[in-house]
Amino acid sequence: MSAAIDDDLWSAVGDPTRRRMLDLLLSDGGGTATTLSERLPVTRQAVAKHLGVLDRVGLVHAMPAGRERRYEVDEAQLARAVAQLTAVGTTWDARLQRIKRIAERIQRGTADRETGPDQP
Amino acid sequence: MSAAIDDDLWSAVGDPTRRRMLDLLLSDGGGTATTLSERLPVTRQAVAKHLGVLDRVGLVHAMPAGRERRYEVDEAQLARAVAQLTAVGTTWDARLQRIKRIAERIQRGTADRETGPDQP
DNA sequence: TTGAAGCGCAACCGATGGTTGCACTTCGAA
DNA sequence: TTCGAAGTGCAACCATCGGTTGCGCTTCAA
Repeated sequence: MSAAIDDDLWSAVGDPTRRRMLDLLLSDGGGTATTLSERLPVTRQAVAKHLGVLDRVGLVHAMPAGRERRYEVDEAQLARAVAQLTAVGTTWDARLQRIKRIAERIQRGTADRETGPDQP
Repeated sequence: MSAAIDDDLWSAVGDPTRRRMLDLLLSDGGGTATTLSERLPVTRQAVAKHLGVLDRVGLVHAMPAGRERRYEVDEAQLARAVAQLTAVGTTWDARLQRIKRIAERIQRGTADRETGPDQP
């Protein structure tokens, strides 16, 4: 029961281009599909699709202004995504350390059955 | 310069099915395509493809034994992936906190130009 | 008023996650 | 020894997705 993950949020952040877009939006304090595409190796349409994905999961919000359509990062939602990343990381970390401990104990000679690695 | 990410490793871990597979392999201490597919909502062939991806990036290793083909997690490589997850998380966390500080400073009245959020 | 800047929609292409179907090894029990 | 079942791999097929090009629409400014 460790991976109760919001797959939509994760996969939105899973794409490398979308991660770079979030980086740019954070450091520039917002941007449009056109300005982002100028700083990325993809076309404006590709950026627009990604912005649609990020908007759909709530990681960014669109603010229409005249003929422009400016996007800004939703800080709360991004914080949620960050929390999920670190949660999965710490879960795996804990399991890896537990495995390490068991391996050490076995190698030290105390090799009584430690074959049930599901009940800490 | 914050996101120097090994995209292969990340995207291997980005797929939700592959994350669940890693979870199962960790808690069970290894498994085959067949045993994994019994505990996942996908077919054995889909699992086999995912295992191929995970093997290609070094997150798991195959150990043929008779007619079985057992897979085990490479702990060192998974630790690398975990490190990348938390690295991206902490980067975004730092930026979000910086934005928060700036917003607070502006709202407190010290509204001299804080519009260049790229040089800490 | 006219041209360009910005955007959205649609069609198309390659990679990928998923499926079904089939042939091949390998083990164990008649 | 043989034969069936378990386990695997390969191939074809489909839907989705990231990406592209092309076109038409609005909006601003010279």
